[in-house]
Amino acid sequence: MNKKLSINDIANELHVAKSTVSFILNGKAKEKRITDELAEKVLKFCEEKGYKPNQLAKSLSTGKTKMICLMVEKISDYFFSHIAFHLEALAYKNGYKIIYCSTENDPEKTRELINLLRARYVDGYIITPPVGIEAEIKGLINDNLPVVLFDRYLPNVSTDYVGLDNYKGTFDGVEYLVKTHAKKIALVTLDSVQSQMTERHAGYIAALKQHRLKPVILKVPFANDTETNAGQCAQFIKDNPGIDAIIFATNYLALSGIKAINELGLNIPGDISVIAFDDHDVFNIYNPSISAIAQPLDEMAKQLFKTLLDKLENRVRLKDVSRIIIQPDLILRGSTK
Amino acid sequence: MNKKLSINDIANELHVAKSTVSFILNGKAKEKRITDELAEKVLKFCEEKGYKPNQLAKSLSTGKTKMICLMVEKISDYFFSHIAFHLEALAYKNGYKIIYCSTENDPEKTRELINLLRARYVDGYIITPPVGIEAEIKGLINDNLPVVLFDRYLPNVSTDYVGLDNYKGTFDGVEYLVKTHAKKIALVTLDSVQSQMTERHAGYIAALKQHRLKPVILKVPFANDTETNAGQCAQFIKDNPGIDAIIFATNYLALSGIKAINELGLNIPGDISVIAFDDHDVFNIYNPSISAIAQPLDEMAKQLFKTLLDKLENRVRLKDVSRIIIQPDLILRGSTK
DNA sequence: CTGAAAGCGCTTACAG
DNA sequence: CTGAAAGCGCTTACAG
Repeated sequence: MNKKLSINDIANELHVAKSTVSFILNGKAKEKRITDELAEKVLKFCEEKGYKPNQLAKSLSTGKTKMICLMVEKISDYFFSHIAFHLEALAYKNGYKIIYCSTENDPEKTRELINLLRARYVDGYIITPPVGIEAEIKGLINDNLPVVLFDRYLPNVSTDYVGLDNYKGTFDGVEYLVKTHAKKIALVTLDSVQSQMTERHAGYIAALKQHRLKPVILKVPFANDTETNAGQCAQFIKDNPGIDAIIFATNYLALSGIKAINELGLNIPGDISVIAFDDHDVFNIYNPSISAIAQPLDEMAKQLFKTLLDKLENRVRLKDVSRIIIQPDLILRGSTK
Repeated sequence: MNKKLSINDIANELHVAKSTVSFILNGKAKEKRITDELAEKVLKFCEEKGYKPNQLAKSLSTGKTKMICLMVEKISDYFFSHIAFHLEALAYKNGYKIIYCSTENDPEKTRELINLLRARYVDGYIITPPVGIEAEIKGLINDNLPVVLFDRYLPNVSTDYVGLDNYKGTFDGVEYLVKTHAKKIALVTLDSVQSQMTERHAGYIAALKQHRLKPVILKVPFANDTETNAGQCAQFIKDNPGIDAIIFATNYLALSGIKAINELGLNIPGDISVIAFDDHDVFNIYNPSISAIAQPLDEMAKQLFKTLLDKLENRVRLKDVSRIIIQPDLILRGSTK
C-alpha cells in the first residue's frame, strides 16, 4: 500500500472536477444530473484503486462523525458488555462506530468523559447516568445532541429513555414466590437512589402488600465486594429467622447471597427459594440453576439503537421524547420450587 | 452553551495571530519564545471561555486521531470485557479514546472491520487475530500503523505480542493434579488451531509425558453452545471410565463440563478434580469453588497499553518487535483436592 | 517573538 | 451537467 488516494488525485486522473467526484461518491449523481456513464466510470475507478474517503475530512466539513458514545457504569459488567456487543452489530450495520467508556457511577468522572467526547464531536450518546449528572446531560440536549438514557433515568431530565419495567420484575417475582407458598420473602438490594433500584424496591413492596406480607429488606452499600456482601447476607439471614425466599436485586448480589446460603448449610430451594434480578449465563449452569428476572438484552439494544438512530437521521424531531419500557422475562429454574 | 469557540475567535478577540494561540495551547510557547505574559493571558482566556480545541480539525492536520482500536473476539466475553475495562482507564489517562469491535473469529468480518477503522485513521490497534487475517495485519504494519496482538499470535506475522504463558498454565495444572494423586487426567479443549489453544494442549501433553501418563482428550467445535458441550462432555466421561481429573481449556468449557459432571451424579472433587483455564468471577462463588489457571487481567492490559503507547509516542522504533509473556496464576479452590 | 499563508481532504453553495 | 472557490478548524514551515 502506498500513499493514500485523495479525492483530488481521482479528479486529476480522471480529468473531472473534484466536486463531481464527491457528488458521485455520495450518491448525488442523479440529483446533480451527472451522466450515468461518468458516474460509473468514477465509481469503477475508485473501486479498483480501493479508494476510501478520509472520514476525518468528511467529518470536519459535514460536522458529523458517525461515531456514538456508549457510556455505561462499567463495561466489564455482564449486562453492559452484552449490550455493547449487540449495539456494536447494529451500529456497524448503519455505518456508525462506538466509543465506550465507564462512568463507575461517579458524576465527576462522567462529567469529564462527556467533555472529552464533546471535543470529539460524537454524533449521539447512549448513557446509563449516575445521579448528579443532570446539568451535563441537559447541556448535551441543549446543543441538539441526541441522548438516550438506559437502565436508569433521571427524573428531571427530559430525553429518550429505554429501560426495563423493573417494578413489574420484582412484582411478578413475589407473585410467583407466593404461589409456591413462600411466607417470608426478603429483598436484598443496593443502597442506591437510582431509578432502576427504587423501582425494583417499589414492585417488591407493592406485591407484598397485596398479599399482606411484611417486607424484610437488606440494603448493602454499592461499593461492597463479593466477600463483604456474602458476610452481610449471612448475618441478615441469621437475624431474620424463617426467611423462605429471597429476591436479589442484581445478579451479583444473588451470587454472593447464594454463597452465603451455601455456607450457612441451607438448601436451595428446600429452605430458601432464590430469584435474581438480571440473568447471567452461569445461572443456567449453576447447581441448582438460578431463576431470574431477565432483561431481554438484544431487544433492549435494538430499541436503544433505533431510538438514537431515529434522532440521528432526523426521522424523529429532537424535541419528541420517547420512553420505551421493556417487559422482563421471569425465567424459572431450579432455585425456586 | 452557544456557538463553539474556534481558535480564530480567540485570536481575533485577543488581537494575536492564531498561530500564536495554537503554539501556546500546544505547550510550545517557550520553544517559540512567546512571552510568558501573553501565554498566560491566552491560557486564562481559553480557560474562562471553556474552549475545547476541535479534535477533528486537529486530527486532520496532524494525521493523529488519538484513537485506538480494540478488536477482540467478542466484547461480551468475560476476559475481553475485563481487558476492555482496564485498557479504558489507561487510554483515557493518556488522552486516547477506544473504539471496540468484535471479530467473532471470522476473518472476513475482521477484514471489513480493519478497512472501516483504517478510514477512521485510528492511531493504533490491539487485536486478537483470527487465523486468516495475516495479510491485513501485515498491511497495517507496512503502513507504519502499530499493531499489538494479544491472547493469540500469528506465527508468520512479526509484530508486538502480549500473551499468557499458556504452556506453563496447563503444565502447572497437570503437575498439581499429579501431586494430588490423579492418575487419569483429561483435557477438554476447543477444536482450534489458534496459538493459545495449541500451547495449552502442548503444555498438557508435555506434563503428562513427564509423568508417564496417557493423554485423554476431548475437542469440541468452537461454535457449540453450552448444552451441546455439556452433552459431549458427559458422553466423553462415560466413554473414558476412570477419569479422575479434567483440565478445561477455557472457563466456558469448564462451566458446561461441570454441569455435565453434576448431571452424571459425580462429585467434585471427590470423583473428579476440575481446573479451568481462565478465571471467572463466579468460580469463587460456585459450590464447590472452581480452581483456575488465571490470566492477570490488569497486568496484561498494562503491558498491552504500554507496548502500544511506546510505539505511538515513538519511544520504541516500529521495527523493534517485543513479545511479552505473562505468567499465569494457578488459583487453587474447592474443585481440586 | 509574531504574523500571513498554505495545507490536511473533504462538502457544498454558486455560477455558468 | 460541470468547475472554481470558499469553508470546516486546526498545524506548521517560513519570513521578518
